[in-house]
Amino acid sequence: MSRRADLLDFAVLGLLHETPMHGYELRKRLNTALGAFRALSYGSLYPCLRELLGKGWIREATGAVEGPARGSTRARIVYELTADGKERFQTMADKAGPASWGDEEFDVHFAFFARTPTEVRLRILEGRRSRLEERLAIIREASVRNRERMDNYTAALQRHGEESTEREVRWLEELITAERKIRS
Amino acid sequence: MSRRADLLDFAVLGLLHETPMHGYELRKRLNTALGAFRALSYGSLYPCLRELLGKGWIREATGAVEGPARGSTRARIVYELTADGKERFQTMADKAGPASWGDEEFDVHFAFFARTPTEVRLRILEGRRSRLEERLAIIREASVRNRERMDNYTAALQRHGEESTEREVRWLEELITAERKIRS
DNA sequence: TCGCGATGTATCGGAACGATATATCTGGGT
DNA sequence: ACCCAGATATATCGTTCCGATACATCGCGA
Repeated sequence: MSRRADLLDFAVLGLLHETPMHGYELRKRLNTALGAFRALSYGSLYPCLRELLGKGWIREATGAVEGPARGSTRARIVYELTADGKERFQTMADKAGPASWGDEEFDVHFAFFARTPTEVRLRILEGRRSRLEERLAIIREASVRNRERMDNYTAALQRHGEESTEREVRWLEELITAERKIRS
Repeated sequence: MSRRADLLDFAVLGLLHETPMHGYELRKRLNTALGAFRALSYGSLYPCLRELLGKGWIREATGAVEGPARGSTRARIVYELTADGKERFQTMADKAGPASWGDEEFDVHFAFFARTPTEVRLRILEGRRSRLEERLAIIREASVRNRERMDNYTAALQRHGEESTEREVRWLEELITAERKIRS
């Protein structure tokens, strides 16, 4: 199962949950709104849309929708979520496992937290946190191990990475606290 | 020209500049020391080593080197930089252009700043900064554009990305200041 | 002495993406 | 009134890239 493609599926379904959209705009949203997919290309998006169509999770919106400009010729295909698509999205949103703790996966899941149950939100936030703490341990161990043969710049890069990760962890901790408050 | 592979070439040459190493350890260093290549696989590394061998930039170190453990059977191939390899590395280190301003490219270049002339360092730092500022502009424009239809979580994710980028810019500014002082 | 996790080299098929082609619409300059 | 550059929009394909996996040895604790 192609992990990256699954994530893209999830992201597209999530965006279409808000409002119907055509490919070009989907790409723009994917490139900005979500942290992952900073450089998603059409070479991935259009095949994905076709696949989602084939599975019946999205359909071409027939009338009414109207983008900002409507000309004469056929073009501009607006997609909308089907009932099956909504169900599929929810299934994915409700699932929290190690796979949701990667850099890109976490961002996408987080972006759709508004449609995710509190318990699942908590598990994902905590899983992500421990993933980052593992990374931190590796970074620290490596920087001790190679302390001597490291020049100032390499050290600075390492330290900077370490600090960014630490800040990320603190951010997560705030979110976890807030989430616990909600639950209670 | 395969951009990613070129970057890997550069990184490998740079690491071998410090000390001879075998593939397994190279991978470990690539995964930790540099920010990029967090998940580099052997499927990329070994072909790269073969290519570098073919171009005469690295060679198999014959005697003496000895890793921590030395058994009996042939295995464990230690690579070292050739004179041509050193030259090639320096050519790459001395070059600063838009290609050096990407996320991964910047990290690798930065890691080898100790072997990079001050003028080039400055150009790379400044180029990277303006790249991040462009990204910031895009993020901000998008978050204004989609202000209404954005829930709290999506907004938080966006804001968090914005803040990280801003911090990155500030970090670069410190480095640029320091670099200017050195130059004077 | 058994076995398991770390060390180490190597390959391949399928996934992903950059580059690119095509066409229309729109706004601003002259 | 006209033009054209750039945004909007869909679509594909060859090349690059990497995850999964195979294989073998080593060091070490139970």
